[in-house]
Amino acid sequence: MAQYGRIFMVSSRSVRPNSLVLCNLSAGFCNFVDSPELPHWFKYPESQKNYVDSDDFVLLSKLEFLEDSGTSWKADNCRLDYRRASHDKDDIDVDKICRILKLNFTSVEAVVEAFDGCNVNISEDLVNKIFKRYSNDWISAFGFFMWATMQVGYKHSPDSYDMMVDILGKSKEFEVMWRLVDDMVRLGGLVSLATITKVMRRLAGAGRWGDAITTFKRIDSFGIKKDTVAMNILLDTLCKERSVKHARDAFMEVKNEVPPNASSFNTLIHGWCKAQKLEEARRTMEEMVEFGFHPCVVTYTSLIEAYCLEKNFRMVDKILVEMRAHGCHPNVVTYTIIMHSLGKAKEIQEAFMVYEKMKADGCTPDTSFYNSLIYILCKVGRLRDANDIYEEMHKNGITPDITTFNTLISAACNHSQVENALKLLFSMQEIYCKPNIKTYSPLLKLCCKMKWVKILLYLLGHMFKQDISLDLSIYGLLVRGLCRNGKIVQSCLFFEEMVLKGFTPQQHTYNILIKELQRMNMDRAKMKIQKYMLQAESMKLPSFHPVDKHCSQ
DNA sequence: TGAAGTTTAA
Repeated sequence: MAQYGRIFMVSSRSVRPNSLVLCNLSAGFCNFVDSPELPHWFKYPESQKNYVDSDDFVLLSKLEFLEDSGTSWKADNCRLDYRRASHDKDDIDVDKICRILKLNFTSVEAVVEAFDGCNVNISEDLVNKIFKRYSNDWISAFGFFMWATMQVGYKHSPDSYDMMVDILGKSKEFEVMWRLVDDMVRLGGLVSLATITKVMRRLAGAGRWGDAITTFKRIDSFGIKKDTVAMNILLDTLCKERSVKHARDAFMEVKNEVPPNASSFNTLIHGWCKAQKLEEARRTMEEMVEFGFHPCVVTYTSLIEAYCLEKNFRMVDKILVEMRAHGCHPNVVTYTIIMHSLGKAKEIQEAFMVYEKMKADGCTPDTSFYNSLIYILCKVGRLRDANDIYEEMHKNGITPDITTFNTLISAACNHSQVENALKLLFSMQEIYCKPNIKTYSPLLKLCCKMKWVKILLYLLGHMFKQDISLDLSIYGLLVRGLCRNGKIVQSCLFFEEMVLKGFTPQQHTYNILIKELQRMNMDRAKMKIQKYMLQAESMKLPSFHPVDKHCSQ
């Protein structure tokens, strides 16, 4: 069973001590209320009633944050226990490694040293798990990588190498990244187009478009062929990383050496369309024709998207006519774009007409189309209709995906329909659809609003088990929410954790916490929080990049 | 993510 398959245990199963159980909501288990903090449908199993009024499952018993406890406040023995260690055999080594890495090393060498004599069974799976968990912490990831490299009998797989390259690129540690790539070249057989793709993507993502282009130009030196596929990746990367102009320049420079194909042009046209430069898009289309390629659905759909962005639906219709004249038919992607932007422009009736027209055209909706439809219905408050569409998907054999669930869960939470939201979370589990941070964040928000602290911490525990890390806004929400709900200690602990993770708490969040600590006369705790805030602000120096746009899950 | 579409706030 997948790891997240254990998230919610139903009451018929055996339950570990301290586990909460979310009941089968529709089955009417709602006959007792455990605590005023809990909604009526959320209950503990009979066998767990002892735990009902204790917060043991929330925090370790020693709460050293409390005033006058006389002990030092060490992160390690006063941590949030929602991240209870896993009991799976497979995860024991992961836990062991994480325990070492928790010490927040400041150099790669220190990490390598800390692992000296560490007895774990290294496997590719283990390495990749650690990389996933530490993808925002290059020192930990690279230190562990180096240590594993030195272990006799173990060799990293090409995939692990690529992941490491990507982590270094994401952290903008380009010198270290290049040294690793050079090693890979020297060792032989490790650099692939996938490696170079990651390198170019991370360079372009950091605004080093020229370096990305140079990498492509000397791609032979890595043992990779300089062909159309590689060129298209470069063009796409430059366009997606906000520089269609660099993409055009690079194209001009290499098009005589590397023969372009229709995709090369479509990539550039899409780049211009996203940048709202329609004249340039048209010009590229002409060039495409000169090269002997016909514009296709992809080409026209890009144009349509650009006009949709301008809400110029008359031009959208004109393009539809134009494309049909060229024997080119709109497909589900084209219809999704049109319907979605009509919906966003609050033209719901028109949006529905697109749906009808699409069906009349014999074009079948897919998951993304349904997701879009569900989204625009939720946006105007038509949750019932959205749910009907969800049912329709099932009937038509179209499987919902994470976006479907996230959209519906978020809408349910916005309308305080928590039961529905949690039912959807159960359904995800049933079809092995792994939730992400966006799945949980509306639920966490609602828990804060409704003062359901226990469910809140329970959900956090499950997020942690699935390696879903919290972001700045969730940390802020938790610090404020727990503070307002009388859980000042937990609030402080989350504040500490967010600073240690490299986030700078919002001033607003900080003020709320300090005010509450003052009100409670918790002077020592207040001083600690002030110290953490200073630490966070001092880390905001230019060279420090806690999280960039690629860091989200 | 990777030639086009879907989640994102008061």
